[in-house]
Amino acid sequence: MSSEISNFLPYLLNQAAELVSRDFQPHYKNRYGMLRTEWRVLFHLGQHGQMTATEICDQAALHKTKVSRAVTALEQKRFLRRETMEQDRRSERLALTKAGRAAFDTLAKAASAYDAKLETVMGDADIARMKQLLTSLIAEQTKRS
Amino acid sequence: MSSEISNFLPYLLNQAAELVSRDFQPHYKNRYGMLRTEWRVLFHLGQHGQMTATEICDQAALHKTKVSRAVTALEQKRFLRRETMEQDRRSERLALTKAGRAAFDTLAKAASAYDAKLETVMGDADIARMKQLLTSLIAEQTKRS
DNA sequence: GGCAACAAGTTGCTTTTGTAACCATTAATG
DNA sequence: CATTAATGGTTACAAAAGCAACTTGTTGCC
Repeated sequence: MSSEISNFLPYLLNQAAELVSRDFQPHYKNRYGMLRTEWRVLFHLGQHGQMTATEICDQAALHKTKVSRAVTALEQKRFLRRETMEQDRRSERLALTKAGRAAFDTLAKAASAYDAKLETVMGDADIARMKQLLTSLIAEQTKRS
Repeated sequence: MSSEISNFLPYLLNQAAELVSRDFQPHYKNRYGMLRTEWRVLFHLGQHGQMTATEICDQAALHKTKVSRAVTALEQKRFLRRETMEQDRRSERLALTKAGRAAFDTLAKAASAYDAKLETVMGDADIARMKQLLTSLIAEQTKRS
């Protein structure tokens, strides 16, 4: 079994990511009408406070256009506000509105609950370990791109 | 050390999957002109031998239409052959052609090499552990969908 | 100052995916 | 058995993603 190529890491990661994301999706989709990328952007803003689109691109490993469109959508939903920066008028500082922060809080709570549910199913030590491993893999990959 | 970036598992999985897949992509894309889903389907056929589209859907957690289109594409590239089953003429048995198998072999080798590279970067114990954790997460999620 | 390179974001066009309705065939039920 | 339900797979149409060209603003360099 372990010699099989179904042990191939990109494959496993994709499948796990897909299953788990599909599972969480209803939270941002049904309640807030958000797309996956929008949720990701909201999420980053919620965690880091104000940031610029390029910073989100880099940190989240998302493409410019994806972020651009997500920002537009979130702005239309009144979840964020943007403001051209004076020092460099090409870029804009993005910040959550009150509604945006409320959505983030709710979703962050749902996210923790989701993780907690996984912990009861898989064991919290295992989940903790997996997060740790994933984090270092991401750091590694990000470094070399 | 680890960031204030999320501890949220679906998020970490998505990001890791995206980074790693993007990294491996050239292998099937440049050389064989395959899409991600096509490579996944080829992959499953390579491992399990003949199977039906529905079986692939279930095992790979891919949607019907994705598989259907991938199968059409792989057939046009002469990587697989399909044959209506006599017992039940709705379904068809899919099998790799010689060219398909050759592509699979090459890609499987590239996949192992890729994993090996990750092992030297991250440590093979960690990679092994991650695979194990992902596998059981997938099993768990699959069970409950 | 003037001009080429560059960076932040956006937009237009093409490819890919998602959703739902749809054939065709087989199973189930009255 | 005749109709209805269910299943394997495809297709049409709409939504989303990717790519490249573009706009606007900044930097570097002579």
